[in-house]
Amino acid sequence: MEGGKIKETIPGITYSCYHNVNKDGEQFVPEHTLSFQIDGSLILDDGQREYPSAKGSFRFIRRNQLLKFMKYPPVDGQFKSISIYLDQQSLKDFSLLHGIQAGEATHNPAVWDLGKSHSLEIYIQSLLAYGEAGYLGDIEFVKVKINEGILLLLQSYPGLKDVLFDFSDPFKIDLEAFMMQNYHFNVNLDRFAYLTGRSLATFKRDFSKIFHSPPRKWLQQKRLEEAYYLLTKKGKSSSDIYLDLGFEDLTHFSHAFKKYYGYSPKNIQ
DNA sequence: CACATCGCTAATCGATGGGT
DNA sequence: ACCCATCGATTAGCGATGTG
Repeated sequence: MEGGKIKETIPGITYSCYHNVNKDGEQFVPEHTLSFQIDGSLILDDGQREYPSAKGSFRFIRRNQLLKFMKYPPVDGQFKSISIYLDQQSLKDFSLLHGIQAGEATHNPAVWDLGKSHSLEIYIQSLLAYGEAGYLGDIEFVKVKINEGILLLLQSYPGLKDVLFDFSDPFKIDLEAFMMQNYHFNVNLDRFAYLTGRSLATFKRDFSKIFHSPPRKWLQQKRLEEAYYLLTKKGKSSSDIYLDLGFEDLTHFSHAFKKYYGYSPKNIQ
């Protein structure tokens, strides 16, 4: 990777399974991901809109973006999903081997709802079977299955080639718009810099120019102001919102809030 | 029980100066 | 115009403790 800032993830296939609790959080999506919902549902949120998924559906999730997710197990059951990470190296190898290249870059959605696909269903069945037999711990084996996944995806959804084989790093995008959309994500400045197509130094310089405030300070103010709004106008409680606003720790949230407003979140009139 | 507060440390930040 | 290294300052995050 040219930028070199973000660690490459190793090729992988992940099987998720949760008991009765609803689980939510947020994450940076480093690699294109093919995901199949075995049971329960998963709602993704890119900050602009929500992408719900239902049992038995396939989705393709674009790399290099920030997503919040909410996992809902079915009634009396478990949340189950399987995700295949289509890492850049595998895609590059595939591209060379088959001589396929991306067409012109277009603006693509964050999440593609792929619906049903017979061939992919067979693929998933084989993955689950191999998984149970313990084959998915073998990296060479996983690589083969990732290639198989790419092949099947392209057969069913040829349009995906423009996304899959676009190996470019993020280009210099509108910093103001990006920050307004993503300020509530709890990621470090390196990540913000990379996603807006800048080095950390340039990111900070551009940031100060636009917002007249250092990034960290602006982010915290923005989140606290949003918190204030949610607490006063929406009647939410601290514990409802602190995670959504990018705070990882409730005690720290309280502390920061009091420092900024002079009184703790609970004592709002 | 839910939330607030305190005290601490490691991680991260912001600013600066120098280099290509 | 952009990037890197450095350093002092600030912040995040955690457990312990307080409070109603």
